[in-house]
Amino acid sequence: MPLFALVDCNNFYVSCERLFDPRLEGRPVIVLSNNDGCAVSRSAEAKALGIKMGVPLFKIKDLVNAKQVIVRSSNYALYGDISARVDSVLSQFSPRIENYSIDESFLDLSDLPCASDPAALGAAMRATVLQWTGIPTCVGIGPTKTLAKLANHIAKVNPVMKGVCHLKPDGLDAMLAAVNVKEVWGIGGSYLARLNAIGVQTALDLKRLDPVRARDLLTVVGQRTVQELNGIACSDLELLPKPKQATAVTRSFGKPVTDRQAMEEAVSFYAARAGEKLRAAQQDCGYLSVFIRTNVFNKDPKYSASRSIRLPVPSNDSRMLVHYALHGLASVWREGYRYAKAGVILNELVPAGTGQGNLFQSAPLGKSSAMMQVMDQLNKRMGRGTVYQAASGIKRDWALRADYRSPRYTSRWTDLPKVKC
DNA sequence: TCTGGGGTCCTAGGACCC
DNA sequence: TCTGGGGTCCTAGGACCC
Repeated sequence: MPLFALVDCNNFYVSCERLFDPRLEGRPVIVLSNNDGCAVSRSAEAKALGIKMGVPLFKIKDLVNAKQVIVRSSNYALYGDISARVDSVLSQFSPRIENYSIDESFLDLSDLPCASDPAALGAAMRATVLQWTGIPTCVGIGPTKTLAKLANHIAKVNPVMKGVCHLKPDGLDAMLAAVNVKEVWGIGGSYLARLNAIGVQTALDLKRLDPVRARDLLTVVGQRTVQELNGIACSDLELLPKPKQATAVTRSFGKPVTDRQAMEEAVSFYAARAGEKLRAAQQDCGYLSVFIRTNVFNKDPKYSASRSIRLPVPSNDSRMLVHYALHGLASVWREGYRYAKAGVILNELVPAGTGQGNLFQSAPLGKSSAMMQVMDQLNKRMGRGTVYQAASGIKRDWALRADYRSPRYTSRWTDLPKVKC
């Protein structure tokens, strides 16, 4: 009988900030998205104040001031490092582990001798992760990944479960009847509306939906969800991370960009950064897209456009990527708009050096890989951005905001915590 | 004034083939 | 008057996730 566990870190970014600043314990704390835009992680105290997931900071400014909510910019270098520590603790419990996201991992508990009492095993995992990393978690256990996710949700919202929920066949339906269908993994806003329209309100209603009807309504994705709720596994663990199919660097600007030169700098910067990511993953890309758009929320005149370009040969050379990104930009640029965001997306990724060549254009940049290697090494040793192409600009008026950032405690020598004694 | 970023998967529809 | 059928490949766009 298959058995999966989902271990999910509680308000992960806030928990990471608390590790290094115990003054945040017991206080309302939020961590902001890039550009200090929205609240993306909230402590229990912040949730109790009614701060919703994803709410823009400017809309809760008064509440933040009145209740002395502590605000942090996001610090992904720190969170990534802590996430790896949590994963390494969990992998001691089961060798079959999928690191699903920065704060969640699936574990395969099937055939584990110590899984005769799954709830006790879950409690042991929680306690060990907390003791060894300082990060609080919840554990959901069930016969499919979808049910393990749902069990995790139940563990999170019901304090009596003490952070662990094992969904067993008997009593399952009663548990599902108490959960809104929107909490089911794979049911987002659009699917929710379609389900509600035919009277499906709870997770149990969805479990009992005819799979063919589910397919008509929600494509094969919804059909699989229904089957997983019925204990039929449609999704196995992905033990080895698959090579990425796409990589993107997109950013909102710290303030609107109206000037073409500034936009060219930003797009160059993103393309060069995307090249770094490709080289780190030892991949080339064959297809590049660039997009620019105005603010989608305010009353500024709207404009949004993108252009995709096939590279003559797959490449990860930043100069090549910058060249084509600027080419794409030239074809979508319109004067007179207040641009809020731009990005470069790379598709058709292949292992570096294995892509289909081009009879007429094999190595247009000569010793490009040696040059990129030197740049990458300098930036690794001296810090990101030590050397870059001049096309990416020097002043960078458009750079994003991070007014409340904590130090990169575990990933920058200059940011190591100092101890006075 | 101020609203994130980076992914995956699926489908419809057009282009093209014989 | 009356103009096929079946297949693949590609891409854009929509849905979802954290």
